[in-house]
Amino acid sequence: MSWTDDRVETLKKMWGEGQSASQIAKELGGVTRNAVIGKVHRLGLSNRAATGAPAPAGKPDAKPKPEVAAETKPKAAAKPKATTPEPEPEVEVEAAPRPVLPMRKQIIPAGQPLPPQPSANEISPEALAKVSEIEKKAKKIGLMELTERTCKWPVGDPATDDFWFCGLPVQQGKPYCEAHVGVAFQPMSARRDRRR
DNA sequence: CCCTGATTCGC
DNA sequence: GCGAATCAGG
Repeated sequence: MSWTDDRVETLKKMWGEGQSASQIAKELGGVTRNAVIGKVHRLGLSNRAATGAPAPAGKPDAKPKPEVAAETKPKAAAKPKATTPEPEPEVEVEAAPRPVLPMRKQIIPAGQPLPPQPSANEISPEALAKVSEIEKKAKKIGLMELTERTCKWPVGDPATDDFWFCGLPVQQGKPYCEAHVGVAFQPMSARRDRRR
């Protein structure tokens, strides 16, 4: 596959919409996310919400090429300092490059108008709602189907045959899917007035 | 372990 | 220019 004009167009569009490289790659087909990322860089439209590697950490090998970060200097300010020919030190204070909207994933499934908001304590109603919702689409797997990466959240009464495990993809590391992690790991505090 | 993007470098 | 391999972070 080659980067035809309209493929590049799709790439630009999706990248602009905040789609991840892998999503774009899947959409385009015939390319990997690496290819997409590589292309994105070559096209110059890289920075977005940099995740993971904002700082070029020292690689175990590679020439320390003096990278010139010719960034746009939005012009700090006109210093009234006139009688001081002092060489101004490098002003590398981040120049907040966020003139654009933080839009990220504009395509919302249309169900939850707002993202869950970490309220004070309690088992956030949002979390519970989320759970009851995902339980609908839970895979309802049996004990035998549990693996290291299936949500092990039990549902129902083990004494009845109406018992199953969520089975959805776990949240990295945890034993539960995202929704269940939400109710499983409480911020603690709900009722800490033990002294009463 | 899953994901993300960033970078390098042989092709 | 391309993108796999690798790196680095969540």
